[in-house]
Parts: sequence; structure tokens; C-alpha cells
Amino acid sequence: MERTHTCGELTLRHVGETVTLCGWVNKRRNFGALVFIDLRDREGLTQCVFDEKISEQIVSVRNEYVLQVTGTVVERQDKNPKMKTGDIEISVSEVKIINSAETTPLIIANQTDALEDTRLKYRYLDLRRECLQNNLKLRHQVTMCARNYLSDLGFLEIETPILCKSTPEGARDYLVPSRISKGSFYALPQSPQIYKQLLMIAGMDKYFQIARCFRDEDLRSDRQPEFDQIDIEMSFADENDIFSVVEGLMRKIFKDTKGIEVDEFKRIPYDECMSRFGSDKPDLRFGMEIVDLSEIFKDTDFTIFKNILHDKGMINGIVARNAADKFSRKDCDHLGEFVKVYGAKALSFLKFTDHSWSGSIHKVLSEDEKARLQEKLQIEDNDIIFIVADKPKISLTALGALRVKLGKELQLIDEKKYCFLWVTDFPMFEYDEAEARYVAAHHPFTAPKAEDVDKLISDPAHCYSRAYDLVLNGYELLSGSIRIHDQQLQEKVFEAIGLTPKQAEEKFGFFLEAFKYGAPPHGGVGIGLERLIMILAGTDNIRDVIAFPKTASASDLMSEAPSEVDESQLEELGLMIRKKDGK
RNA sequence: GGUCUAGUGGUGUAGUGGUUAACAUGCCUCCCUGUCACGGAGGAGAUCGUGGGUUCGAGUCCCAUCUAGACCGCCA
Repeated sequence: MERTHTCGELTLRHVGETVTLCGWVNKRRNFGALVFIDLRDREGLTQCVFDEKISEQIVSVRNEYVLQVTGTVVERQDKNPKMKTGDIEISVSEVKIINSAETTPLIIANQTDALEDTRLKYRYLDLRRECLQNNLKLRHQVTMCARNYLSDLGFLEIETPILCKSTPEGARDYLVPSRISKGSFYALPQSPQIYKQLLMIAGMDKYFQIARCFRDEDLRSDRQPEFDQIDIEMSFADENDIFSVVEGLMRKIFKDTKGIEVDEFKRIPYDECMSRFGSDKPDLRFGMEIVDLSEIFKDTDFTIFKNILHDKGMINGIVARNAADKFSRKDCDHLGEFVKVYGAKALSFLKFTDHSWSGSIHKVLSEDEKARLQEKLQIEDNDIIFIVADKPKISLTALGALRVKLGKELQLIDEKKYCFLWVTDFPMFEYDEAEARYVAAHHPFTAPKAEDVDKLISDPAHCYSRAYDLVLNGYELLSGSIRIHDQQLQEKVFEAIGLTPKQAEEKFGFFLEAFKYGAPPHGGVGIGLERLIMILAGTDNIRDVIAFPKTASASDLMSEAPSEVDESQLEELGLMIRKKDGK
């Protein structure tokens, strides 16, 4: 089948040439003897004109028919500036109807109609749309860019297994039953973490992989059960070596795909980040930082604040400048409901308008307290203060979420800005209330800060790690760390998270053993590919940058996976399905 | 596991207890030689997600359930 050009490339320079295009009928405009067809392929649209000599041959042609047309490129009398190829058209001399199409459940030429479930069920049609095609092209550009950049720096792309050993620390594993060893299971990798560390021990020095990862957890608009990481690991490297590789990669990706020059990569330690922004992934495109107001209220007569401070709580606030008039009592009540989602018991607010205070707590605060608030927060006319008094973590995360919400609603965010931030010095452990033990905040292979090693067992709550995240515009783009390369230290960390030596041996024996034979210091990152592309594509929905995504209940509406399997398949695997009613 | 939102011709929506369920678009037939959101005339197409209930009467109210989406928990 001959095809000399794509539908997106013809311009005035081609006028007079005879060309052959193949593509889909995007839209048809029929004038009886004269018919216009916009022919579409991956690269764009070209208007094809069928005059009375040939229009008879296409009377049956409808949207999404597949055509091959041959004709002369001619300059248009009336040009269409909205079309990339709007200066020219094809005067068709030959046409071949390659395939017909039934009426599609969604209209390809319309960019905005169908709802997501219809789009997902007919994903192959949805993918014909320009928007999704652009996203997949962008994805290709990003991965090619990463491959070239990392390869040029001496990184080797190495694939690691998909069938792995289950390691129940962290996210829930997807399990795959073994037929040969009945009753045993593989796990799909949550990340290639252990393998890439073993590659460092193997002397591969610098590794990367576009790695498919699987996590059996509930979904979100930026989370899918399977997703890709640009996974990077390097030996004999410290934080600065890794930051410089990643920063270079990000600069190149933003330059090559969007022509954007990225400016500075800020660095803020985790604790500071939480107290200033109430989040470990703050959006730095606007201010409205959280301010600790506990000191102002340390001798307050307001019982609620007094009790909260007495119970080691915190009183924090944020200020929306020159916006008091934008929040009615009802709006503030809605915001109160909003912070409750994050566990906050209440949201207080204070308005300062026309030199006087009003708002939910203005009657219960003393004049002195209000004066000190005004001074500390530099309150001016028409400012509004939002305050959450609660346990420190709740107060900060509630205000952090409110900050982002207000930033969006008050349009404080410059959509053209890309603010990169390294969040460093994460705590080594978090206390897991459900399991009543400390668990690794990052993962258990993360190196503790050298000065905190002796706190691993004695004071895990104050032990910090060499883990870091790269945050961009409120999204966690990547996580990484300098890893442990010393066997004794690794064993000690396992002990700190409550693994007995026997359990550590069962779960990670092969890994611990590898450290006996000369492990180099190493570290790396896993970059969330989809999140990066989401930001580059300007969407807040991860499904828009994945060819065949899953729904929020982790099913594929097109193929209807997951599905039940034949009894004989189960039998081969030695499995029985327990019915819901317990029988 | 929890909270919330939505489900009405192929598609997207309107319909806030009362006639024959409305509109746009798509689809079908006819007309049209310069459209590009083409235009004009006519036509077909909906058991209002499902199952109960309240009511003289339910697309509309209530309960349950399914599906989709958003968020909290969860996501080392």
C-alpha cells in the first residue's frame, strides 16, 4: 500500500505535487456533487476535495471510514488559519475505500463529549483523539529523552524480573500463583528496588530502567495499579551526585519537550517543609505559608485553644491576603467541612476589614491577642486568617490542604511556573498505629544519617534518613535515597522495624548475603513517569497519559479484566476460591 | 474500609411529585459546487442503571444494590 505523505505535513511548498494519503474520515461536508473530507492520521488533518468526477465513488463513506486518496496539492482560495494544513487541500483524483466503520459510540472529532467510562470501554477510539495522541507522543519523547541522556552519562539500561519474591513491607503486592510449586506465589514488583541494588553489588556502576511497577492499593486521580518509573541507581554516589544527574535530566526533558528553561531546584528539609506548608509535597508556585501561632495563645483564656495547647497541640494559621470579602460565613462553613476530612475538629477564621475584626473567634480572643496576630501575620485591610488548632500533624496537614485549595480557588497559582523542590532529611521511621510498631518511612534499605545511627533502636522517632523526594508543583515526582551498603547496619534497621533476625533472613536473606561480598556505597531514585508527563501535558488525571488505564476499582472496562478463570486453571494451580458467604 | 457526586435516545445534557420525557449532536432519507462547528427539508431512535418502597400519581422522594468519578484511610 502506497502512502507518500502524512496528513499533517503538507504546506504551500507542496503545491502542484501529486500525493497519496491514508487515514480516517474525521469529518465530511457534503454539497451533493462536491464533497469535502477532512482526512485524519496521527500527524493531523488534511482537507480532501472530491468534485463531481469522483464524489459518486464516496457516497457511502461516513466518519471513521479508512481511505486512501491520491490527488494534487492545491492552494486554497479561502485558507483556514485554524488548521495546520489550512493553506492547502488535496484535489482528489483517485480514492480507495480501505475499510468501512459503524457509527462510533464517541465522536472522534469532538474533543470533549463522552464520559470516562464510555471513553475507557472504547479506548481504541478515544486514543484516536488528538489530545490523547499528543499525550502518548509526549510520553515517547520523555522516555527517549531519558534514555539518551542517561546513556550518554554512562548508565546502562537493564531489565529486572517481573516475577519476584513477595516482600510484604510497604504496599500490598499483586500475587501470581506458581503452577510448578503449588501453594507458592510470585509477587509483581512494587519497584525494582532490590534488583537494582544487587546490580550495584554486581558492579554495574550506573543503571537505569523504564520499569513497570505494581501496587495493589486503592486508586486516585494520580495513582494506577500499574505505572512506570524511570528507575536510576548509581554506585559511589552521594546525594549531590544523584541530585545533579536528576536535575540535568529534568532540565533536558523540560527543554526538549516544552522548550522550558527550568530554574533553581530548591532544597528544604522535611520538618521545615511540614511546618511551612503542611505537606511533604508542597506547591511552591504561591506563598500563603503556615505560621505557628501557638506562642500568641500560650496564656489564652479561650478554653478550646488553651486545652489544645495543654494537650501538646498546635495552633497554626494561614492568611489569604486581600480576600476577606470573598468568603461569606457559608463559604467558611464549607471550608470547615473541608478541613474535617483531614481530621481537624474545626476551622476558625478572623477577618480584618475597615480596621475592625470579625469572624468565628473574634469575640473570644482578647484585644492583645488580636494585636499580636496582626503584628505577627502583618495583617492589612481585607485579609482573612484561617486557624486550625489541633494535634500538630492534623493542624499542619489540614492547613496544608486548605492552602492548596485556596491557592487554586483564589487563582494564586501561575500555571506557567515549574517549581522544583528537593525535600530532604526525611524521618527514618513512622509509627504505625495499626501494627503498633515503627515502619520504614521510605523503605528499609534507606541509609540513616550517619549521626543518627545510634538512635536506630534507642530513639527511632528522632532518627533521620538520607532519603529525599523531588517535588514539582505539588506532585511527588520521585523518591530516592542513599542506600545502606553495610550488612550489620542493614540488619540493625530490620531490627528497628521489628523484624527478628529469623524473619529478616526469610524475607531478605539473599539480599543480606550479597552485602558480605563487597557492596559499594550507592543510591538512586525512581521517577514517577506518569506524574511527570501529567505535569508536562497539563492534566491532573493520570489516565490521560496511559494508553490503557484502569478504573478506580482497578478494572479494565474494555477487556473486562480482572475476570474469573476456568475451574481447570484453578486446579492446575492448586487453588480454590473461597465464596463470599464463607462456604 | 469510609465520605461525597453522578447514572435519562448512539453520545453529551435539561427535566426540582402531575399531559405524549425536552434540547444539542450523531444516525437515516432527500436537496445543495467552496465548506471547514457548512446549510436546508423530513425521519427513526429512551422499558429514565437495577431491585424494592412511599404516593391517586415517581425520571423526580426513600431504602438497597451495581457502575463510574473525586476525596480520606491506604499508597515502605
